[in-house]
Amino acid sequence: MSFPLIRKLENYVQLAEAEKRSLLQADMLVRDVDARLDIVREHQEIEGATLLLEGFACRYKLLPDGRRQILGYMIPGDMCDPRIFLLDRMDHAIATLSRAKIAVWPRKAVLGLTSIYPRITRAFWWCALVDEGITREWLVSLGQRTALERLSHLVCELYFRLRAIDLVRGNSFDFPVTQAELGDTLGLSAVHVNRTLQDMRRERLVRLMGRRLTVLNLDALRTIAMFDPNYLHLNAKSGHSRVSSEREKKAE
Amino acid sequence: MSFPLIRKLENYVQLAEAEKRSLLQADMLVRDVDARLDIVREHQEIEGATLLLEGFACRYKLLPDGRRQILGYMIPGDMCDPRIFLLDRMDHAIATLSRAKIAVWPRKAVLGLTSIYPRITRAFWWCALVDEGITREWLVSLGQRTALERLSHLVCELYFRLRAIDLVRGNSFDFPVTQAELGDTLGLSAVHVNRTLQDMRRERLVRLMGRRLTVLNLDALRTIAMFDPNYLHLNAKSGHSRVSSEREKKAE
DNA sequence: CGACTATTTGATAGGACTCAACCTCCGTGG
DNA sequence: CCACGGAGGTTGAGTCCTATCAAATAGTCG
Repeated sequence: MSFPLIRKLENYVQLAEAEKRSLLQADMLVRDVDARLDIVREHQEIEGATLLLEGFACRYKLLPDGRRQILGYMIPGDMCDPRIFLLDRMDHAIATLSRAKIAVWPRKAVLGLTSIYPRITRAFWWCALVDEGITREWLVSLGQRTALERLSHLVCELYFRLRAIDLVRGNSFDFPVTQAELGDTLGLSAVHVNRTLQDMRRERLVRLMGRRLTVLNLDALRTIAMFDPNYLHLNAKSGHSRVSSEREKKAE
Repeated sequence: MSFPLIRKLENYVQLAEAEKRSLLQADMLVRDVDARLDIVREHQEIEGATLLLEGFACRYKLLPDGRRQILGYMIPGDMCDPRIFLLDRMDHAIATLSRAKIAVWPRKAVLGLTSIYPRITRAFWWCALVDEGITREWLVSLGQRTALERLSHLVCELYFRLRAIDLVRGNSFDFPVTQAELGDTLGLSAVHVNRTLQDMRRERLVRLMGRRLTVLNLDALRTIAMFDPNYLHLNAKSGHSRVSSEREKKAE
């Protein structure tokens, strides 16, 4: 159930069996949600942590005139807000991008768990730090990178993040995001996303069909995007340096 | 000395006299730094908190080819990293924009203080949350707003942040940032910043001369930028709702 | 098979960039 | 005290990347 969370946390700290068990047995309310629905609304009060178990979601903000900026993607194992400890209200919203399974985790249960296991608290803070790092890197993308570079960077980021929770099969992963949503993510129009994507296919960088994305040439993508996975802080504590190796088995 | 820090923290929590005193007497190493120098470097190990006492600084990231994105401005009272508690290495750099006075605060001293005064810890976390909110709002700017909107938004943000630490005199404040730096901040070329600034002067929105910026029409700026100060989380705890009132005395 | 929703394509427009020159302000030093 | 040099600001011209608008095509789902 909360396996992706554990897989993710283990990128940051080494968890003891007891800790994993209590995460697995945590008192959560699991719920299925359709695609394109708000999970957490702006200004909403926070009564607990929301955990994404399956599917994709995104943080976003709307401008009064309807323009939307997506602030980050959430993948299984991500918490909507690891800072329930002190935040009172959301200053942005969260919506599903695909059909998803979420768990609502009452504040009390979280606080209980984290007071028993400081290592879990530590791991949660790490998650928050990584999220921040991602946001900063997106700022670099929107501020400095061209359309091609932005798309390439995003693909690299998702590839690494999804691989860290074992959601990459061969070189491909589910990618239930429309081109319009990519536009709102990268600060581009949907039309231009489409054309850039076509360039990338033509250059044999990626294949994208039926909500599934295949990375055909990771090295080229990394070069184009000037992608440095350091900001994801993967393999921080656990030692298995998945991130550093370039060459990958290419079966699909 | 650390007055701006206290003024800032008091936006978030009510501090007791003893807490203020120990902040004032904190064991810090104060140092003057010239403009345009790195305070904290990327990948650098963190041995303590660095506090900005006077002047402006910025967080930034460089791309291998030299492009630079500024990730946020730091003003007096801001901490370079309120998360010394767990972060080991920086994933971005910090440099001064003007001549500045900084205080280096040894990790041990910070940890000592925060273990005695949980309210101070809480305030530090708030600062981190606000920083994140600012970064997210910048993402919205770079992704969705036009040049004019971005500049207007930035001016509004600085106006509110500086006012919260009493650094706005009348409607004007020190603004030691070059147009090239504004470009790196807003994802625009220096030339285009220049032209947009001229438009803003022509429209009597701001005046900018000799490193000093005067806000001539805050309401118009807010409208143009679609600025909603909510993300700054000012007046969160302390009650004095400085943020909500639109109309301001206009003396200079 | 409709009725959407998403993707693709074409044509045109515009915001922002680049390059290059010129101007202005200052601090330094002769 | 004025000349020089450099940094920052301003202008002009031309270009390019990306947006817009519109319409056609392809997918998806009941």
